[in-house]
Amino acid sequence: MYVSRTGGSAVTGFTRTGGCPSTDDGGAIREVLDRISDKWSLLVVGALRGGPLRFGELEKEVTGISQRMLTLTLKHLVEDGLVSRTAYAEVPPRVEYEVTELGKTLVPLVIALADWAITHRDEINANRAGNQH
Amino acid sequence: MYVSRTGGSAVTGFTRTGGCPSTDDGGAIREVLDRISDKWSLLVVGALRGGPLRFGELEKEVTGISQRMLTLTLKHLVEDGLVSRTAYAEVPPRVEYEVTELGKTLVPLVIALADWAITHRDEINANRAGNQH
DNA sequence: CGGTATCCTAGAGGATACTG
DNA sequence: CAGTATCCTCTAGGATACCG
Repeated sequence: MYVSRTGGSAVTGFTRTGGCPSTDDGGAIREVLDRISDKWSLLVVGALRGGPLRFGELEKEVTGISQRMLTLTLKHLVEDGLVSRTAYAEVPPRVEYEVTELGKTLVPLVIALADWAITHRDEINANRAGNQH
Repeated sequence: MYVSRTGGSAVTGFTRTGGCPSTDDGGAIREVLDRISDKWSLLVVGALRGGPLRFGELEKEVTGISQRMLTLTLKHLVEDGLVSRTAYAEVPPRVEYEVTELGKTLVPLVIALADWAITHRDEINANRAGNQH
């Protein structure tokens, strides 16, 4: 899956462009966005893009996340079926997290967003600095 | 701009894939994400993808948003340079909001996200319903 | 019409301590 | 190591009322 360049989107969920109802009100976007646009979910999914990671590895990868938030975020992602959890019966315990097939469909978007953030970060910061009165 | 399909991203900001430091710590993503991943920003940008809209039109387009939140969200988007504000000296007053050139670079991603949300909404909801104990 | 100005509350999320 | 369990703070965001 890749992003259409500006013009060719089939369904957007937004209620415009010729009044096309698109089978769906914009509620779907809000619904999914509410799950994904928290402080950490996208970062965690992004961290898992290269393959499975252990809890501790994720903690280092996702800089600044607290143990509690990592636990909660992972729990939600697992519930939503975006990430799978595999616990190995060893001592010390080992638990690996990995994006599911569904999760993999989101990864390119996360990467695109990350690229966008890095590319335009300076410009945004400059605007911020300039526009504040 | 379009999203690379799974493999070809130049910079991601995530600190992996051969330990490539990517000129930048992951802080950029968090920084930009913190601005954009609030409850309404992406919805507002998405609503503006088809051209300029007035305040009142946005209020209808972005279902569920309060007047206060629309005001604040627009103010932030304008500050960041993603959206421009044009006030016409008429009575009754007319104010139009429009995505800037910078904002336009974000629009495809918002559309992609919206498409993803709509496409996978049911699957996510099914997982949610199934995984809760 | 397009906003401000206040007030108020739920819950996101941090810090710390403890556990199988 | 990979989590729970508590406690506590802070602020995003809703409701309501008013204004140029």
